[in-house]
Amino acid sequence: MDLKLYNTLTRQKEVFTPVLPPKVGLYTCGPTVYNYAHIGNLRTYIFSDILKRVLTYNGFRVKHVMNITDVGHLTGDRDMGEDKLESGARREGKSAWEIAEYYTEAFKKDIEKLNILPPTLWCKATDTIEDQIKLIRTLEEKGYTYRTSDGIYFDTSKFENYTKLSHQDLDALKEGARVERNPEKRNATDFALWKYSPKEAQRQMEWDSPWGVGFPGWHIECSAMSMKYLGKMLDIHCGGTDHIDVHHTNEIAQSEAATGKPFFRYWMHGAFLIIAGGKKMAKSEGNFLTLDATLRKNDLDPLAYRFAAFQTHYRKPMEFSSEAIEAAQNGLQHLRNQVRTLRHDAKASEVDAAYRSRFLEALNNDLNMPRALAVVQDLLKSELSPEVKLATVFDFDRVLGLDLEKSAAHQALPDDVQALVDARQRAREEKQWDLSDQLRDEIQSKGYVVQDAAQGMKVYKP
RNA sequence: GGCGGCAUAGCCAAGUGGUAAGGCAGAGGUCUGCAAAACCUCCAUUCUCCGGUUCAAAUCCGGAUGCCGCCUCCA
Repeated sequence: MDLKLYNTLTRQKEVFTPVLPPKVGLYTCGPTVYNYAHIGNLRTYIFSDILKRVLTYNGFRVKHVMNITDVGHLTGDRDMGEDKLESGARREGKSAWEIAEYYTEAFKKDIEKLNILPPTLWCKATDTIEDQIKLIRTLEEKGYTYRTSDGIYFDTSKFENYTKLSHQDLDALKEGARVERNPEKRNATDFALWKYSPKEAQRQMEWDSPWGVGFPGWHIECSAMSMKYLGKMLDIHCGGTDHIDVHHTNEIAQSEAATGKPFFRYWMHGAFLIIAGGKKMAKSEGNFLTLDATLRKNDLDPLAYRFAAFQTHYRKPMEFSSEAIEAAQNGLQHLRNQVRTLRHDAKASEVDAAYRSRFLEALNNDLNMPRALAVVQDLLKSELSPEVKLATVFDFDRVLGLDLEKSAAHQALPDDVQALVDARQRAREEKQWDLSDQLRDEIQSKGYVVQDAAQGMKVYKP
C-alpha cells in the first residue's frame, strides 16, 4: 500500500518513495538546549516519532538523525541578539557547556517517558564545527557569501527560488516588516553563516576559522549534519511549522547552493499546541508547561499525553486543556483495561489481515492517527476471537507505542499481597463479606486494583 | 499593514461532492454479595452565519463574523 505524506514543498500529499529503498533517511530538527522542553515542543517530537514508526511499519529501514542545537541560536532575528546558550549560562550561573549538557539530558528523559524512540544517531552542533566551516568555505568559493563587520553572510538573492518552501512573497514581506535592521546586510533575508566573537566580551563557546574567531550561525549546523550523517539519503526533513519560513528555507538555500543538487525531497511540519484560551504555548505568553508539571498537576501517566496527541491530526493545531488531558487519561486507561480483560482469558495468536489493512490505510493517509485510533476501537468491538484481537492490537502498538502488552502482562504479586488475596478468596468462599471487604481495602491500600470476575479475583498494579 | 490557516455535539476531534468516524463526559441496562472492571443500548436531521453552483455540499465558489499562526526568538 502506498504511503502518502503531505509535503510542505509542494503543498500536497505525495506518494513517498525514498532515494535508496528500502532505506529511508529521516532528519528531525531537535531542541535548542537552553531550557526545558514544553509540551508544545514535545508534540512535534511525538509527531516525528509516529512518522518514523509508520515508516518502519511499512517495511522501510529508517536511519533517523536528530540534532542538538547547543550553539549559535540567537535570541533575536536578523542575526542580531545573543546566543541562547550563552545567555542561559549567565541566567543560571553555569557554563554554556553545562547548560547544554543539563538540558540535553532533561530532553532525553522527557522523550523516553513519552515512548519516543531515540534516533539512530544523535548529533551536536558543537561536534561538527569543522564540517560547518568546510561547508561555508564551499559557499565562499562559489561566491554566495559576503563579509560584514560581524560575520560571514549568505546572499539569498544569488539563490534562485529562495522561497520554494515558504511560498512567501518577498516584496510583500519587506513592506510589512517591523524588525530591527541590520544595515550591512544586502537583503533582508540574508543570514549569518559565521559570526565573529564580540570584541568586548569573551565567549565561552568559540572556535578558530578562516574568517576569525567566532561561532557558526544557526542554520548551517543542520545542513552540515544532515549531509554528513545521511549522505545521499536525504529523504525526509521534519520539524515544527515555525521553521518553514526561516530555518528550513535557509537550510535549503545554503545546501543546494553548496552542492548544486536538490536537498531533502520531503519536508514535513507539525502544528502547534494551543492552550484553552486559543494561544500557542510559548514562554513569552506565560503559559509554558513542562511535561513533568503537566503530569504532576493532573496525576497522569506520561503516555496519556502521547495518547492525547494522537486525537488530533499533526497538521492541525491541538487544543490543550486539563479537561482534554484527563479525557485522554481515561481513554488510555479504558484501552488498557480492555486489553487486560482480553489477556485474562486468551493468548495472542494471529494478526487479523483486514483490520491491519484498515489501520495501515489510516496511517498511510498522511499519518491520520485519529482514524487509526478509531480502527483500534472497531477491532476491540468486533466479533473476532480474543486471541486474534490481542495479536492485532499488539501489532498496532508497534506504531502506537502505548505499552499495551506490558500493561496487560501478568504481574507476580509480592508475598504479603498474595497472602491477603488468598485470605480474601477463602472469606468469599465462606461468604464472609465483611471480612472480604476489609481484606479488599487492605490490598487496595497497597496500591493494587481488585476485580472480582467469574474466573476468580484479578489483582494488579495499574 | 502583508501572507497563511481554522470554525463539526458539553469537551477533544475525523471526515474535501453522495447524505455526520472515534474518544471523553452523560443516561439506561447486563454481570456481581457489594464495589470495581468489562460488555450492551442511547446521546449532532446537522457541520459559525448569508448567498451561489449541483440531481446531491460539512465538503466547491462568493461574502460576512470570530479565532489563530507567521512576517521578532520559539516545536
